[in-house]
Amino acid sequence: MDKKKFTRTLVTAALPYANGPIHLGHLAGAYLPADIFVRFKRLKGEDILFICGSDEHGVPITITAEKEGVSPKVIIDRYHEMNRKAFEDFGMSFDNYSRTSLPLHHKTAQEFFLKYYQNGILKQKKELQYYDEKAKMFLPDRYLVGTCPHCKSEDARGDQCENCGSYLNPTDLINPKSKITGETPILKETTHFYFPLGNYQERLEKYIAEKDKQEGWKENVLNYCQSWFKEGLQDRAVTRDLDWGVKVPVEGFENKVLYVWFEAVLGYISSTKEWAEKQGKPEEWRKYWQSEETKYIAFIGKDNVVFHTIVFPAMLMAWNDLSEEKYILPDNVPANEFLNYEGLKFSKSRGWGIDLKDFLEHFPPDPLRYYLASILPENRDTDFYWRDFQAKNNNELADIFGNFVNRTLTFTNKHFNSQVPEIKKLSELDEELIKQLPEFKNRIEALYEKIKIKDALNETMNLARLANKYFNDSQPWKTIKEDYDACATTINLSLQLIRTLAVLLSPVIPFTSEKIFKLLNIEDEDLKKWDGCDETKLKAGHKINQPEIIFTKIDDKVIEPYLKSQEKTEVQSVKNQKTETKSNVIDIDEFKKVEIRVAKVIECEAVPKSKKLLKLKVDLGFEQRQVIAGLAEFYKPEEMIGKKVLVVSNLKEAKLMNEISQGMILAVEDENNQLKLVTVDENLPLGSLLR
RNA sequence: GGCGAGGUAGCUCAGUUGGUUAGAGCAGUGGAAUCAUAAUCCACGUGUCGGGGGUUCGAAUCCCUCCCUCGCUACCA
Repeated sequence: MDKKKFTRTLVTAALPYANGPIHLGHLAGAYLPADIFVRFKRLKGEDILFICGSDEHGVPITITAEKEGVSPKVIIDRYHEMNRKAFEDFGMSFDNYSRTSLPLHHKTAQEFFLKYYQNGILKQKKELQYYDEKAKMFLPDRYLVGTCPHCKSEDARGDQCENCGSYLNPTDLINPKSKITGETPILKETTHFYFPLGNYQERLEKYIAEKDKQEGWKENVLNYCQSWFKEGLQDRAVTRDLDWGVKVPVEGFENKVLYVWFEAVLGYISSTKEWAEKQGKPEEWRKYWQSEETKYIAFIGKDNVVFHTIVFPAMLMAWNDLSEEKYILPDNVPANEFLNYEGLKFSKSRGWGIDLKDFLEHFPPDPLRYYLASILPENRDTDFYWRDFQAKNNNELADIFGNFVNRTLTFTNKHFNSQVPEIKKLSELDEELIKQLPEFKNRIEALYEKIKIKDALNETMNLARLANKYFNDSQPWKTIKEDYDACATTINLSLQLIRTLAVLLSPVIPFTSEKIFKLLNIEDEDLKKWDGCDETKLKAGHKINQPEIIFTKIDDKVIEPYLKSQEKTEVQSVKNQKTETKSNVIDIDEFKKVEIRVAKVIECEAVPKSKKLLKLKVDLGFEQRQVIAGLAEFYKPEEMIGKKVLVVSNLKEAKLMNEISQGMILAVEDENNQLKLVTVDENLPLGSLLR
């Protein structure tokens, strides 16, 4: 295996977007597993660099700024600092936490862009885009408001209607207005650069297959990639008409910036450069990005897979084709699924979930780290439950691990004058325990190496359980009266076990491990390292400190406010609605909402390029409407003309294949899945309402 | 509608190159013990492995089909 050639590791964690606070879902997706992995590697004394930073460009930030009437800088400064601090309090051990608004990052991103531009990699395409003549700027989708063609809601955005949830193109909007000036924008031609992702598809597929073979990629990640490849990679625009961002360094394009997806991933590189500068060795970053001896692991959540397995590698390939300085590509992208909150998705707009910052105001970081690590969505979506958090903290951290530490230290304090007693003889039980330590260490190590963090933690806790069993079975409270030497051995080994557990658990609960080292009066850094943590290194006679409780239990009263606040949230009511609609029974009022009328088809043609759709004009007596119906497989257009049909006349308007549909024609499906029109008595007048 | 993932114990989740009586933690029941944060240790599971069908000596695992959840996507209206 060529695995052995790696002499150092580069780890990046997805750059959090500086438009809001970090919440627990983010932690479980990318940051905590990355941090645990990195801490483990550092404990082993390996050369590893851990890079992150804030992603500070893009339209959502400018929108937030507009809303608050401040500059985007105010927004990014706020959230960059808030998240940096929250990460620090949570124990994230980044070597560098940078931000993409730094000049260094702008320079790096422009360098990449220019390399592509000057070598003819990028395509230019002209397109029409809304332009605000008063503000003298092109309007991003989100800066457009207008009437939704589907639900007639008047404040739909250019990209999506929040009222009905449908995705829109800016040109779909009826009566579009600029969000900035309120003026009606005009369509104006603009030119954008595109990155030809499709040109790299074959190499990307090969690259992923190869890395998977070497590193064993996660199945979910491979599946996401497969589905992108299957659809075929498309050109992606790399520029936007915006003010806020990295300027396009080309004459005539001064008013455009690089699209965030293009420059944000490069933030990993610029953050590494910043780190190198801080070290006083400005070229040191190359050791991590441009050396075949470096293994690169990118921790992300599943929403980021395409950028890290396809877009970013393609960009680096393109660069490497043109330069002597060649970048390494991600060797592994261990993306997690999502963490939900009490059974539902985290949702900022609905106020569902809890921010890291708020959490840490009420609880210390280690119980959260422990709990999240034990429920990481490594294979599928998982849930954060307050009850479960409380249970794991109380039953596992406090009762199993905390109590073992406490009972041992207290015993040592009481019977051995706070000194590590001497081992004079070993019982079978003692020997068995000593034998098991390296076995546990090796199993846990192997799991961490495979980034199976949940399993590693579980195995570590098994050792804590074993520790309690050993203590129980040895009965030192009895032997202290009957067999002093046996008791001394039990306590000696129990103290050794505490050190072993403190080391093994330190990637997950670093603050507590440090506290335990203090209780054990361990200052020698060698005794805090991974290697040798399975050996009995505490010397007889070593003085330890007074015992302290290392984990406090969480009382019901502390949890209750969180449980109660859920009941009131909007999301909960959405869930209730959902379950209600599941039942098929509706009451008469609901039915009365539906207006069904008799109509006559007066025109009908097939919708071009469509298999199923017919475009009809129907006469409702009082008005004529266009309806799009999925009947093309069952009726020819000419058959339809003149037929009297039933039409739902108060249905939300919808757009299908760019055609407006203002109603629904009723049809039934027969036993062969064929649709048949519902026919009506010829004598009924047009517009008659079904009762 | 299409594609992908998931549906395993009361709860949270492991487990598929097909192989004895399907696992862990938590919760629950009973017991032991009393050094310790009323902590610990031991014992205890009739689970239709989402439903149905098939392949096989043998299926949680492979195939078909249906139902439900989630994600992406689309020409439901």
